[in-house]
Amino acid sequence: MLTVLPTDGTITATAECAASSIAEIQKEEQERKQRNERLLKFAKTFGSIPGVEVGDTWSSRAECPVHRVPMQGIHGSKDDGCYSIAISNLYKYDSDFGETVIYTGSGGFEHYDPKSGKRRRTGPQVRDQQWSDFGNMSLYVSRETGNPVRVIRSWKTVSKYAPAFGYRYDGLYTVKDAWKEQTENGFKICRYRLEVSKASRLVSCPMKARIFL
Amino acid sequence: MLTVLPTDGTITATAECAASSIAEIQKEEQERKQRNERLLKFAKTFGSIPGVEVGDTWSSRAECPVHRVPMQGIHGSKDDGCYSIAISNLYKYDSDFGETVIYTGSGGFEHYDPKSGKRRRTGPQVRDQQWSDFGNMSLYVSRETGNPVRVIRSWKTVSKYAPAFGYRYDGLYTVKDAWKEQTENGFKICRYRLEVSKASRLVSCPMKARIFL
DNA sequence: GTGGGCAGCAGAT
DNA sequence: ATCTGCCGCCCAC
Repeated sequence: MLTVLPTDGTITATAECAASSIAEIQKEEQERKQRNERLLKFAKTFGSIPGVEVGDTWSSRAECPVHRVPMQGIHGSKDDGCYSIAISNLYKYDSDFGETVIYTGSGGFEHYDPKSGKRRRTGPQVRDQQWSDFGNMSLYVSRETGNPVRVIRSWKTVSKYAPAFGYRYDGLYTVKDAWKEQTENGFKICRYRLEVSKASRLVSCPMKARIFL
Repeated sequence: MLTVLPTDGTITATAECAASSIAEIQKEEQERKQRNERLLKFAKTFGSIPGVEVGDTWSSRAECPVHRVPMQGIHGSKDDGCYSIAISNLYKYDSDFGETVIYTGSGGFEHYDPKSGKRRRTGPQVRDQQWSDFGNMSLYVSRETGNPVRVIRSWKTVSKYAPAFGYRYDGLYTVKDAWKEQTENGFKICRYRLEVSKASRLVSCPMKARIFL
């Protein structure tokens, strides 16, 4: 009674799904869309996210409202700067001192194996990293503006400040320095020194986010 | 006063972050981990997810609790069968009749361009699809077991049953048929016919999920 | 609108 | 522990 089963792929609405409820559904869908656009706008702002505290942890990147890009380490735009970064264990040039982090830019590594044509988890560096890469540029801009950068740490981080599980919001950091450096293989990488911001340290007990458990 | 700023990378907990609160944090982290494991177990069950209704829509795949894989179309295991699928617009062999769906297996398409070494959104078929692919196998097994498969439709679906926005849970379907077919390019693909299950149609108003808005 | 690059994720071995 | 494939997502042009 809910539907007339279509034989030709056509769906015929019945009494229960009359015009009024269709309008309702359209309205709901519209509201969801607007709500989403508001949330997305939040993701593209600097500083803390309302309702999220330093130390909050989620089981996957997808659930984490602090760093709203699915696979990238850097979320930012080359014009406005960097909103957030994820510290994980892809780039061996990272150094994690807790309140100070040396972070590596993106690009220049060969993720695709030309022989097999497959994507690799990690690969050799084959090009210089460039400031023109929008991720690298966004952190460079943040050094100029001084805007805070949200930092999450992955459980995969090779450092004693890594969470035991999931992805943890570790508060706001500031990009203090940005430079290029030549690695032992002769290619250049972008590097950044970030330091936890005073503002972030004054909120609740930031150490709970950084103590090795 | 919250921490002693480390010069050697060592964090020293101070009075505010004493042993008792560290134990608390460990406990919290443990609880989060257990909660997550429960949720993951939920994702690997057949049938509807508690609290999710047919027609519910989310703005991104990541937020959708019904299909808990980030990029794959099929979530399943080759032993237990398929938990859920996503209908989108990657495979041109899909046919969407609303209550009946012809779905294509995965694999066999060349997503990597050997010339540029880059990943492509879509590519030519270069191999037969195989039942041994765990995604394809899982749907094959579901045809045997008759277990329900959760279906979400993407806004990218090329069909009048696509949602106007986001990813929509369209209820439970059953795999009625599974076969291999040769495409015009000479390679074989796995195909499946899924039909909406009676059980799903009796819950709320399933039509609201399938009416073209 | 189109395309490139990517600090994920689950299942399998 | 490691590997592979993948019906995404964002930002830039």
